[in-house]
Amino acid sequence: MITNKQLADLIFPEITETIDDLEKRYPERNLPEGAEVTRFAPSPTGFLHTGSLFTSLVCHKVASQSKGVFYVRLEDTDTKREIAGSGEELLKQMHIFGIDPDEGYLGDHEEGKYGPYIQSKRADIYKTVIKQLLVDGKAYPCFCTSEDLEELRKEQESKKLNPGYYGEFAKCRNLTNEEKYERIKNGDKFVIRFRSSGNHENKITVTDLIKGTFDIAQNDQDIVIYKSDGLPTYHFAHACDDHFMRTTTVIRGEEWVASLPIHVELFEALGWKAPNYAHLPVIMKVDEETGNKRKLSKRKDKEAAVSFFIEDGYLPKSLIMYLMTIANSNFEEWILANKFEGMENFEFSFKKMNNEGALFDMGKLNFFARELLAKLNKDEISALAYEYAKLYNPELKAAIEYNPAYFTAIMNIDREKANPRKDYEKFGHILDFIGFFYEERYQNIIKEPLPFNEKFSKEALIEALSAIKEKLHVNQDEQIWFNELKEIGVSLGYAANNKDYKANPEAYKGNIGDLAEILRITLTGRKNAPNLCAVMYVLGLEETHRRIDEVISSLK
RNA sequence: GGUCCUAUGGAGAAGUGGCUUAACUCAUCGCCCUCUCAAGGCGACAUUCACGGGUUCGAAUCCCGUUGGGAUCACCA
Repeated sequence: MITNKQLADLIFPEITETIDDLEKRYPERNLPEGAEVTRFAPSPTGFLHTGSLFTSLVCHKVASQSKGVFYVRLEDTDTKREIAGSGEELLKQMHIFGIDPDEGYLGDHEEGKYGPYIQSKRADIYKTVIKQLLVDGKAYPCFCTSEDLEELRKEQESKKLNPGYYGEFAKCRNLTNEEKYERIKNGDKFVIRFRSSGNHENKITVTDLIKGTFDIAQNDQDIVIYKSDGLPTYHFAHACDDHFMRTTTVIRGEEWVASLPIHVELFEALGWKAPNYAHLPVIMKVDEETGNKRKLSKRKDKEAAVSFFIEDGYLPKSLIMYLMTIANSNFEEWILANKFEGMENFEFSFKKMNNEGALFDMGKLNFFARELLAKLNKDEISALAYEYAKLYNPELKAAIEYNPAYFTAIMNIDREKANPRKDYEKFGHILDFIGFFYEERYQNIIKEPLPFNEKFSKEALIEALSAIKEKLHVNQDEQIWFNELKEIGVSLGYAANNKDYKANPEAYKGNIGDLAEILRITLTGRKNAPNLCAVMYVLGLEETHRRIDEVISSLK
């Protein structure tokens, strides 16, 4: 007669520690009342997803505002999907967004007393727990092949039964210990399943910090907890790790709600207190083909990868602020009232989180991005633009390096004042706005027909530009500069202001606005450009004259 | 299909039975200001809360049903 113990020893001969030993090695944390221990547990299967950044943001916030601990655990038990180096990349990207763990897997090393924080290094911990489950008869080896399972599924489908490995369908449940022992000795491949005592007809009541309290069917599936490759499945690793790492609140994506009954049963069977749960809504997007909402997809949506925002030159904080508006409905009013500052003082609450997934709103992100960029002074924005350019934008890098002071002067147009301009939302598009300041871009611009108002003849344009070249000076004082322009306009027959012009349009060639537009188009190639007086000041008189000459000769 | 969640304007949302002829923010549009573009100021934008019933003196708010949307049903996490 083979006992459970003998079977367990056969499967895990190398495991000599007990669960009690683990409890001692990972004692309850000594933290102040109310401190939350949260964790972000990504799989190293690719770069950071915007939804993951959202999750990690909430984890970080909940821990930090309660003076608790936020740690990262690498869930690398799916060896097939693993991408080398992506774990480290994940942490680097989190860091860019200001989300740094207090403990755990930190990319290049681990920190903390509750490690290892990489699941593949925790195999012995899982085995220790599973060995006990085996001894207790709460788990058993299963020899079914994927073909067996496939057949079972088909059978259940044809009978319109719930699919899965449970109850009478759990064939290996009833194998005798002798049979199991023999087959394992034989070297037969096996997994270990949890022996569920649940009944699908019965409901359990669960509480989620966001969704509230609701009923859900008990788990009755004998889920796999130990794969044939020797690593645990997510469900089991979650129970073990969050118990021994002493997590107080598990914050994860909504896709886990459905497996909550499994986790509840696992914690119960192990005799452990389950953590609190908060299941975050998924960030969505309307699918262009179907017109339906769907989860942001890394393959289809550029905004699903956090790297997109970095490479496009968004200020990381703007994405974080946007994500916070999704996280808490009262955040937006709060941050507006605080003039976009001190966001770490905002008090996050699960109650203020909507439990339906929001559509990712690029327009709103851009709003935050513009506001944040407008708040920077000329040196800050120039330095940040340069940092960005060095990494992702060679053309911008060349432009800045060509003359850093010139670039800063450009950045300073309409900036350090009460109501600064808000044209820029990201560094990636900055040259689209100010490229005309640079010779190469300017030459490309004036190759195209310039958008002069058709009511002016070539002769009128040349007359106006010649007069401006002759009489208009560069001046930092906008009032003086504009008065000069007005005088020139009046002497040429333009109305000095819009009211005069509107009252009697026949009496004038145009109004002063028209004259300004002629100059603006000449210098920038566009009808809309930053403050003209400032543009001229930054360009300098010599360059202004050169551009006027160039346009005049092209008109001829 | 089973199970769970969910439904307020273009988007995010406030709202927890009378204070709502539904806050606030983004977007959009209009006007003012103005050398342009912005910024700023002012204003418009859901007679109605998916639909249908019910409870109530009274419902966006409570109940039931219908419909729509989302999540999930692996030796993936």
